[in-house]
Amino acid sequence: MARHKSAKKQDAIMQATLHLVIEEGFHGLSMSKIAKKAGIATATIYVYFKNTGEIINLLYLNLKELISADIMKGYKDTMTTEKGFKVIWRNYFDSIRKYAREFQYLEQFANSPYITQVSKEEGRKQFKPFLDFFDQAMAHGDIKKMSQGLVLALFIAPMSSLAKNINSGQSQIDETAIELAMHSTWLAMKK
Amino acid sequence: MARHKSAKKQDAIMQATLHLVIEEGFHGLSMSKIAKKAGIATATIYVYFKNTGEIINLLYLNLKELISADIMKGYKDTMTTEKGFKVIWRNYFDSIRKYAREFQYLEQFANSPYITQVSKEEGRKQFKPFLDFFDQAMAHGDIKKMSQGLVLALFIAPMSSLAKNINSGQSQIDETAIELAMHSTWLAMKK
Amino acid sequence: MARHKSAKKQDAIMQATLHLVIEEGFHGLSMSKIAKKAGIATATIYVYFKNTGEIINLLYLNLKELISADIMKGYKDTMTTEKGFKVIWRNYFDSIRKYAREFQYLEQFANSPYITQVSKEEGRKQFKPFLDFFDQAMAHGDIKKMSQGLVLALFIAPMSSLAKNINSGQSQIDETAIELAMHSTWLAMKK
Amino acid sequence: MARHKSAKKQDAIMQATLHLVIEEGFHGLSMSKIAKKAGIATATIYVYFKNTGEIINLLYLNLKELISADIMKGYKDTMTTEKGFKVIWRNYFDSIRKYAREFQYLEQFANSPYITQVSKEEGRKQFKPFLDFFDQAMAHGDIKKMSQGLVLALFIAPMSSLAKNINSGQSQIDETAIELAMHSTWLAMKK
DNA sequence: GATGAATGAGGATTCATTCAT
DNA sequence: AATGAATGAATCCTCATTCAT
Repeated sequence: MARHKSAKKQDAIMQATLHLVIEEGFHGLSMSKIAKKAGIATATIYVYFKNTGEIINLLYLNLKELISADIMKGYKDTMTTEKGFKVIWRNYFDSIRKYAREFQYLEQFANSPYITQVSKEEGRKQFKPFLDFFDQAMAHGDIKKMSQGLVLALFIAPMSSLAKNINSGQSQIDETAIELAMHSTWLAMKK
Repeated sequence: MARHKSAKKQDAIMQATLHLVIEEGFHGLSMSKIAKKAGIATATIYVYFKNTGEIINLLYLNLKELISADIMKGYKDTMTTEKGFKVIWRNYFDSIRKYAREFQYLEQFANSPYITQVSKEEGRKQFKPFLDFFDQAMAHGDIKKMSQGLVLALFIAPMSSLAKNINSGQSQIDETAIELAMHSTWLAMKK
Repeated sequence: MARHKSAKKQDAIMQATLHLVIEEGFHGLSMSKIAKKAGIATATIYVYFKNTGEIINLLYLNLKELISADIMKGYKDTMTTEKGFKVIWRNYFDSIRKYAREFQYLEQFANSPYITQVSKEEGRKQFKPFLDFFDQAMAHGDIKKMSQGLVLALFIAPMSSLAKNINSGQSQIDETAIELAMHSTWLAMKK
Repeated sequence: MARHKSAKKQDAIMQATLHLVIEEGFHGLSMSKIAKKAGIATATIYVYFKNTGEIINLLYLNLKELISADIMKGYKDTMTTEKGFKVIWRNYFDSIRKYAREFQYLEQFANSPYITQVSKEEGRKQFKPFLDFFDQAMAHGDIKKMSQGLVLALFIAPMSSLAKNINSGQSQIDETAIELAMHSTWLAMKK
């Protein structure tokens, strides 16, 4: 029998890709840079991936999964809607702070030519538990009836903006501001 | 006397760049494509610009200026804060809808490795009238005291998210949702 | 005891090579394609052959042997020269028609850089019975004295050209033309 | 104004290609080898040609033209058919002897994956005067009625085989053999 | 000023071959 | 024996930039 494909090596390739995209954007990405950073030969990458797009899309899905799990952590559907709302808001906010670099990657990916239809759909699927929470809250009459687009606009957009602002060092970490943002969002969305 | 550099040609180069980035993203951009689209020779670009980065950054500043002017259109400082707030919100919202492609460029640019420190600061400067409005409103006690980061998070982020959502065709144009979003923002920010 | 090299597998490799060369020419040939077609691992090929050239040359010799045998089939040296001449002409002609793909390979091989001096000589050796026929016929005074080069030019070239023309579908199968070609050749060569 | 494309350089590229194909076959051909042999940078080739195929096909057509002109040289349609036949036979034979290397290229080209439909047809077109001669001779009743495939088989194949044999040094130049071959062909084809 | 030609550097990908199991 | 993994070298081609006119 021959040597086995090492999960370690596949991981090294994706980690190298993640770091490079964060450091230099998708524009500067190249197979030879990935290989050098991963400590392997360029041709070895092709043992694990069919082409550049495959690395980038798989990395996207892995990160999306990692983060999706994080967002619903500790949430129970026995909680009141307001309690659940705040748990999820905090999780999401903390996740962006904790996975700052991974979120940077996700954002760059969305604006890259590499994104495939499959990845888009797969990525959306992993967001289902999050969207389900709002659907149920609307069904229960705890939250105003609104489209998914408006959920994104009212819930995610301001939170994400604030978290990224803090990440970039442009704002100080200010617990009052965070509470204000979270509370404003709840007021904006609750019935 | 020698021929002069023509502003017309410089403009053609930037317009070509804008269209290309919108159509194919920064990834597919190349000097030869810009030249072909602008109807000139590749080498001629170097008469007007030092390198790729210079085109991209100047285009960024031009667009930023165009849009900044739009945002404060019709606003008078004799208006009440609430009236001014709503005029600016609408202007901004309509601007993203109207200059959808230009905003796309701006977004791609912000995530590209081309952006220079100078551009960042220059771009921020053009936003001064917009930020001044909030500073004054806070000074007058009409709006809660908050950092610039929070202004971005509460005012721009949800509005921008909604506008882009409509632009991308994912949501229907829904005047109720727009009013809801604008009103929620006012509630969140007013004292 | 260790497993033995299997003649079956060696054959599968050569068959795969033959088919690939016929389908895509020497240009598209690669070890990985051969392996895939033969249903084995690339590295396994190196158990049976030293390198690409060895496969190609051995295949050449195998085909040459196959065809050489065919050409003299049914010929007896008790026949008259004219009878022998016509038997061999027909055999050869039918062989090109029957082994169209194999002849294609032989031709491509002759124009490739893979051909070795050893293969050339070995290949010529297998043609000996064919050339012996003409040597004897000249010795008996039934055929004009001529060099081997002229035998090739007058006997093989027109017949081969006609057969390949029919194979390629450019000409219809036309028994009269075949008879004409064979008869003309006999007239040209007989004393 | 900028530098002009030099016909010289385009020619150098095609000459380099011709030599390389003759020396190492199509298999060994590569852009970098062509560039080195032509004394220019690899990228410069792309100023003159779109891709490898374009070089190879243009070279084919150039050689085909060169040779086609040669074949009908000195032929007048006032000649008797037999006289014309022999003039053309000799021209063709001498041409293969004189342009030995170019014919080698033509042959390799026909068995390469580069050949395009356009080239095939264009190449055939240049052979028209040659084929016209036989059509007329048949119409006049001087030559047996036969298909183009049989013209190739009876006229070109033996002559070409003989010429190449001499070129390869396998046979001595033997005027008697040449006359014999030419005469046999005439006997085979005349009515 | 304008531009076509020229090019070194670098891109993705494939390949023949060797290595470790 | 059999084979999957690993890789250096090579392939085609594109690009930003400079040069010569």
